[in-house]
Amino acid sequence: MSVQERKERERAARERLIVATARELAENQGWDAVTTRRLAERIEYSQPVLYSHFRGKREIIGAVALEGAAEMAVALRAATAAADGPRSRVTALARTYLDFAERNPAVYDAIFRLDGGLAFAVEDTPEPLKDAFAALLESLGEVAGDGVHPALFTEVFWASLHGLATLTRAGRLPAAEADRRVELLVDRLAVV
Amino acid sequence: MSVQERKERERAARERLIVATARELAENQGWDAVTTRRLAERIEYSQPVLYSHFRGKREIIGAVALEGAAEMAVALRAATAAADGPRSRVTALARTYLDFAERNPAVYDAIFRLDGGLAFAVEDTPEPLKDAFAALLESLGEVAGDGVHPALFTEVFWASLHGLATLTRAGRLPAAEADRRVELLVDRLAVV
DNA sequence: CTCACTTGTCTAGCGGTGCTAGGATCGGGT
DNA sequence: ACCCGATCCTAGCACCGCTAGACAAGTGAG
Repeated sequence: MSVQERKERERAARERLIVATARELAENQGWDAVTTRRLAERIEYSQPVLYSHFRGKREIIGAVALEGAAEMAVALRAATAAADGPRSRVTALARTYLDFAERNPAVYDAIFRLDGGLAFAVEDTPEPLKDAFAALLESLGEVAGDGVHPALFTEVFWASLHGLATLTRAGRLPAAEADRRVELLVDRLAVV
Repeated sequence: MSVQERKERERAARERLIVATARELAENQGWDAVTTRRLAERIEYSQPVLYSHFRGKREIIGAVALEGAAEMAVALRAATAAADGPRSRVTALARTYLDFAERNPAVYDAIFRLDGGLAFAVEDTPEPLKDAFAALLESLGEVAGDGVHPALFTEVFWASLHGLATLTRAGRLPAAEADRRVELLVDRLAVV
């Protein structure tokens, strides 16, 4: 059965190549530039090959989203682990979140803005997404304040960060005062 | 010159028809369904007519955005004018904002999510957009707290509302606890 | 009242999109 | 050595935003 195993390995490698190429293309030229034709050309296969791995473009976005969510969770945990005390953990968390969104705009969009066909906030939400939320919850839960449900607080804080991230990048907010906005947000929302 | 005036009137009416039709179509079937072909068919003219009014689809989105921003400003001012005291004004503002986003998702997207070719947060930002921000500023400025620039506070509060609005509608946040999130946000951010 | 001309509109088409049917080709098992 | 199934590609569908160029209708001059 070694032949079949080799084929499966090669197939898995090609699938990773598709996701990585889609991500790179999206990051360099935006998701609009990620067309099935261009993607197929980059991986040096024909279009229909993409459809033997994914149902369609939306699922490719979803795959990039899952990969990105896992990375984001790692980044958030690394940042908070390096900080002392609840307050500085929250600040580090917020900065890291916004930094991730700014450095990986296409991946961020795949996770939080585009339709990747993923389920959110329900039973069968994919693990990486649940875990990214868990990473937020770990640090934010400890500054929710008395009588406030940690998950609810996390949702509000997360939504605020998301708003800052998207409005800033869309040019709706001037980039200049970004740091002062984060400071204000943490000051007011977190109970330390 | 009465003939020319009549033509200009008719032309202006047709332009309003285009914008209204685009908005209706977007609200009913989403912006993806707003194609130049479908739009042209609805207004009972051929495609090129659209391009004699707007440079392209993006400008049509922009026109819907401006119309929507003006309506939003009216709604926000009406809600805050009917409330007594800074605290209840802010609550009314937040609820009205989120309500507007939920009831007019396509218009909200045109204003804050899609690219309508509009300039934001700069000198030549169109008046309706500046005015919508001004409407936010009027009520939020009075709860910014000492030493905090009202505009900066408004930006942060607005971003939070935007995050709640978009994440909720994208299914990233469960719709169930929406009111409690608003309550928490106002409680923490506003200084009364 | 006729005629040239401007103005407005439409038909047809370009290059692109996501996606798929059906034929060719290649490699493994017998 | 051959058959057969898995794998891949060519070609094409219907749609997209946008535009060139033909055509008709209404205008003002003679």
